[in-house]
Amino acid sequence: MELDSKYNPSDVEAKWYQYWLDNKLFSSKPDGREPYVVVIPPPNVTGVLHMGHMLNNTIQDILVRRARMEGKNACWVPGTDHASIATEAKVVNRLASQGIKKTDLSREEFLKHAWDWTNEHGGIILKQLRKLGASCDWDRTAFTMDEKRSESVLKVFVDLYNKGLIYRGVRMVNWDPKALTALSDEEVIYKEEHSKLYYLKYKVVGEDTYAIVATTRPETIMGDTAMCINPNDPKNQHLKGKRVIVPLVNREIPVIEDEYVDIEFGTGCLKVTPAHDVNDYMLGEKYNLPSIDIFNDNGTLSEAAGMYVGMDRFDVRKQITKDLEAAGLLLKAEDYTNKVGYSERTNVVIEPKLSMQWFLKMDKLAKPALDAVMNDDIKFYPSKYKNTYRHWMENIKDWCISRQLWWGHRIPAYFLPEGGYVVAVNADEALRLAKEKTGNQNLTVADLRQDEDCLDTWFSSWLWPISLFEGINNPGNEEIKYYYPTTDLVTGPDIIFFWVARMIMAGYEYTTEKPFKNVYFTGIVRDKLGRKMSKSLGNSPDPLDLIERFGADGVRMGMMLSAPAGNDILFDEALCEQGRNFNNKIWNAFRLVKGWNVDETIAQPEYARIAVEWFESKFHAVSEEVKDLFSKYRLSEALMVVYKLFWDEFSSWYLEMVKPAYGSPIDSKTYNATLGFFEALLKELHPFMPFITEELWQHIYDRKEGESIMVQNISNNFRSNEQLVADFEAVKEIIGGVRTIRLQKNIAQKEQLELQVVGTDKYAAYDSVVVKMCNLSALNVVEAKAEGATSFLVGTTEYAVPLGNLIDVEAELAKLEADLKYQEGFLQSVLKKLSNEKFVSKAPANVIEMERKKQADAETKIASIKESIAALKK
RNA sequence: GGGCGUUUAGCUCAGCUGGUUCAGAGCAUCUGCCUUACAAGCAGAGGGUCGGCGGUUCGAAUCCGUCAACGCCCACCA
Repeated sequence: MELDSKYNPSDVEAKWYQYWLDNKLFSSKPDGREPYVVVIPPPNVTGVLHMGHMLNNTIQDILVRRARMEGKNACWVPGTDHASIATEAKVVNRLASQGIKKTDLSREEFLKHAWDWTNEHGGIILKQLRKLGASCDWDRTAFTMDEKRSESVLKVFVDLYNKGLIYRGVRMVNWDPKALTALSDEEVIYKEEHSKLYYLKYKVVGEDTYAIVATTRPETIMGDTAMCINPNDPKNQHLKGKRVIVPLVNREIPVIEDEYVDIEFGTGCLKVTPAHDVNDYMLGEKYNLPSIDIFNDNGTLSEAAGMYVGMDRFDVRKQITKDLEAAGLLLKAEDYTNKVGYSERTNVVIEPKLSMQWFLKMDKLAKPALDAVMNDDIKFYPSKYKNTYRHWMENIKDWCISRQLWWGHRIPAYFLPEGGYVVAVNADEALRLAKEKTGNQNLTVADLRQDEDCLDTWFSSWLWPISLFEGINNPGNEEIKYYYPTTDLVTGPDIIFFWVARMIMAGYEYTTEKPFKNVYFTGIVRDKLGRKMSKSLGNSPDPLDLIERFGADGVRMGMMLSAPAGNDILFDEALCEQGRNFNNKIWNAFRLVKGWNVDETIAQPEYARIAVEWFESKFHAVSEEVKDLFSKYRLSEALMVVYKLFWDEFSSWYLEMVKPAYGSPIDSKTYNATLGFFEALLKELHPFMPFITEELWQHIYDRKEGESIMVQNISNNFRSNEQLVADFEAVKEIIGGVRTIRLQKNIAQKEQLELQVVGTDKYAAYDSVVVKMCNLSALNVVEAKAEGATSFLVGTTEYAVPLGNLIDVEAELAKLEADLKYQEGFLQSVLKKLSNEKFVSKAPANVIEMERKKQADAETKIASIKESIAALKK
């Protein structure tokens, strides 16, 4: 087989992915093995792959592939989310571009468009995941709005309603004036904003004075129904019991008193607008104030405002400021910084609005979910997110689950002609309940009117780990029993409340068990300057383009090189380059090994025997380390450890040691051992770099059709010789010492050298390796090194290379003097410690022992250096 | 305003219960090399008062206090 000197991923990747699919290697069915289960955080059905997905799914694939190779029954379930509000917004936009308004369509017509859009764009992202190498069990692909998942959602809604946990009521909610729907608290993002604080003059009735109110929202004065002061505020005592006139509006409102008002803020006078502010709403409730809703749903002023009707709220702010000023009712406007809530989806300013919505009571659901995380029954990686989680769970508020949208699960509540409603999974059941409730046996389905609203997207995704295995539709079925609880969840900390916390709650409520054992929180992918990736900055690379340029393995590795759990990753294409280079390194190592001619008749040289035994031990140690790192989810470290094992230990040391001279054959024992190592290395690498490892694994030996590295067991039975591994570090130092001399003296590798060991050759057992690696003519143990030799120390042993007249006495002396100075300084510091009575009396024996050894070593070295100096000076 | 976290080499980060795995890794840099696997490479080298200050200790990157900078989460001050 002729192999190019550069690895070309595109030739390889598509081929093996198809091979894995053809051989059903991703598929999982319950069996006797230990299950390992990951459910994908379902991306938006019409979304496209971005760097965040790339990172998240690379991590999942690494975990899944590793588990599979550890002999577990690995099952990674893919799917997509209907993303109610996001998708509906996209459909609305698309219709708008065709000149169609949503309001012109019936619900059914709109949903048809939405489904068309979904079918057209849906699942593109899952196709893209295949390019990454994701080993999902595609036969299990689910959708939050498919039949089974929908059925689960409705059942759960009905159940929670029957348990009294779901209620309907008028509350102050976060209203999105663009999407025209209520949102949950979590969907509101508060951003700091530079705005103005306006000081408005409210005339006191019957007096010629004004009360001054400071507000950021002058456009809401039409909704004012009171002014509030703090009863303990000395400067506003004169306002008690008075009435004031709302500027421009000329409506009288009472002055009320409540300690809620901050005396220090502004003038201590607060305007109360119960319909448009959460706090004002509470005051309104408390003091029975009327509530005037001055806004339409889209954020324009309503008839109730009486002024500026039909104008947008922000235009009104500008206009009313001018009008107030013109009327002399605006005292001043100060610069002011405050936090303003924005819709997570549409990025418009949220309007607090009173409206009829459905809510889920959370406090009871939260209890077991909180405990599970706090006592590590569910583990968070990194654990710092436990704090965040606890804080939220302890202060949890009821969840507003209804949305004034069409794309989603329609709320299964049916209103009765004579008022009231029933909640049921379907219309027939609703009718039965309705008859029961009203006693009216003449009712028909047509008499029932289903609630127009649909459910928050997260009301389906919070069931995901259960509903994927039909644990709600068909509790106790074989799959849910086998696969649940799932093992690892990999997601971003930004959806810890939206999703993670709620899944845990649903888990305990619907299976009495946790939904997963471990949660791995990824960081945010940023650019190398630390900025968030965004379309407007243009700093977000297209993952598929990266894959094209560096190969999927290269990009996966690039992502993982700097992605410790929970830390943001600063993505730099240079990392992908490093990944690609590593692919090439593996590729070329393979070319070398496969290019060797094997001669069965020759014996294994001593150096090769040592090299094989050493690498076996080294591999053993590293594979243990990798196992440990995986158990701690320290994946980037695990990758780095394997990377170094391959590049430094295997390629730079092992292969160089066993490599036969050019044109010479290799003995079969070494050759076979090398192939074995190669295979073992590929297995360690496979979870990180699935494609190249499959390609090479297939070529190491002749494989049968259907075989794959994917399903090999990663464990090895390499023996470990720890002494050998330790000794070898010294051997490397000796070799390094000789290399340095060659470099400094400009001696070519071809030119043979003599190496002298002064005194005893502690590492005599490895002489054959040193001779081969250093291209020595001889390795002699001597009493004193030759004249004209340059030397170096490994431990306390001196190694010398005779150089004859090549030696530069001056330079050699300078080097030795510097060494001497360093060693003497070091000795001083050790002696100082040892002469410190407190140290000797208080430090543990082993520490003192170590210091004494340091002292002895330093003294030996100093003596040896002094000898060399004396010899040189002669 | 409350809470959490970070600060170690030019960059990205390891450093668990204080002491030879204590000052580390990868990348980048510099110096030699087109040495018959790989220049997407090989061999070598340099580089840090471990954010500042104070404390505990025989001994501190590591523990405590404090200050500073940055980041994230939560919160109804209009």
